[in-house]
Amino acid sequence: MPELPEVQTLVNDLNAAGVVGETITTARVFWPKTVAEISPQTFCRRIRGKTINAIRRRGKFLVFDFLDSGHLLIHLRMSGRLRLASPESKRSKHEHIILGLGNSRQLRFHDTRKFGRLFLVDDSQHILEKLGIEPLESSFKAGVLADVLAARKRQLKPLLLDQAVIAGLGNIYVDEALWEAKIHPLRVSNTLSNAEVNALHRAIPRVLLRGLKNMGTSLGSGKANFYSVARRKGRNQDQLNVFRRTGSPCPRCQAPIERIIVGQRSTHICKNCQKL
DNA sequence: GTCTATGTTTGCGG
DNA sequence: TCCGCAAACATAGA
Repeated sequence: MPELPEVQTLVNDLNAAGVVGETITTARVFWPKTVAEISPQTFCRRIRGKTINAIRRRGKFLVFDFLDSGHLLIHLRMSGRLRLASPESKRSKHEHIILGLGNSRQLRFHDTRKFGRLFLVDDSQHILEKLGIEPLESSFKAGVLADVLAARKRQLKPLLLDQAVIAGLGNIYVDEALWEAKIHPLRVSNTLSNAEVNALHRAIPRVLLRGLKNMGTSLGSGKANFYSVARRKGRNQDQLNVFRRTGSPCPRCQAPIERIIVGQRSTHICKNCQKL
């Protein structure tokens, strides 16, 4: 389920596929709740005729900017996927929204668990302004991270998962970054030393860029798995050091990886490398 | 068949 | 402010 590297992979693939410049000629909604804030009828009426001027990412949102005005924001939540398909191919039962791009291809939103949402808005600020720092931008400085950690007194892992603080991290990459930085997920945010903050500041972009380079993490064989637009899997699952590797030896010290629960989320650590 | 876990987010109560 | 819990759903795996 998509985090920053998976969403960025989709954005890159949509751009490479020449979706920018296309005009949305048709829109059909098969599961009404997938459309956020407005009715499916309004969504279809308003999106028809829009030309896509740019496709980008903010946090875990895909952002489509339209030429004249407005934006389409897509949040994939747990199991959302996007794919490009020909109009002839049969709709699968989990494809909830189909946007026609001319008459040669379609952009389809597929979502087994139906938590994903599409927002069609004139002004995207009311959604995007809630998001915190972008961890791959140059504004993500060690001092900025130090400030946000010091400003709160929270368990480190739930804080890193909080999209209002840092945008784009999810369960996989937080576990990986904490292992990389040798910091325990239950540490309280305002008690990290400068050296620890610096280690975390280096680890976060490192694990995200590795995920991006590998075109995302696709775990297992389930229907909710991550696929990019041409139904291609990522290969970052082969590079994970701790996530879902309970019982395997820590790549650094060989102690067995343990699974604990932190903030109701499954969490993977090396007890030896990440001391409380 | 039954039970549990799941990569996300939001809203509620304490 | 912060934390825990439940809910929005469907599926896989034990």
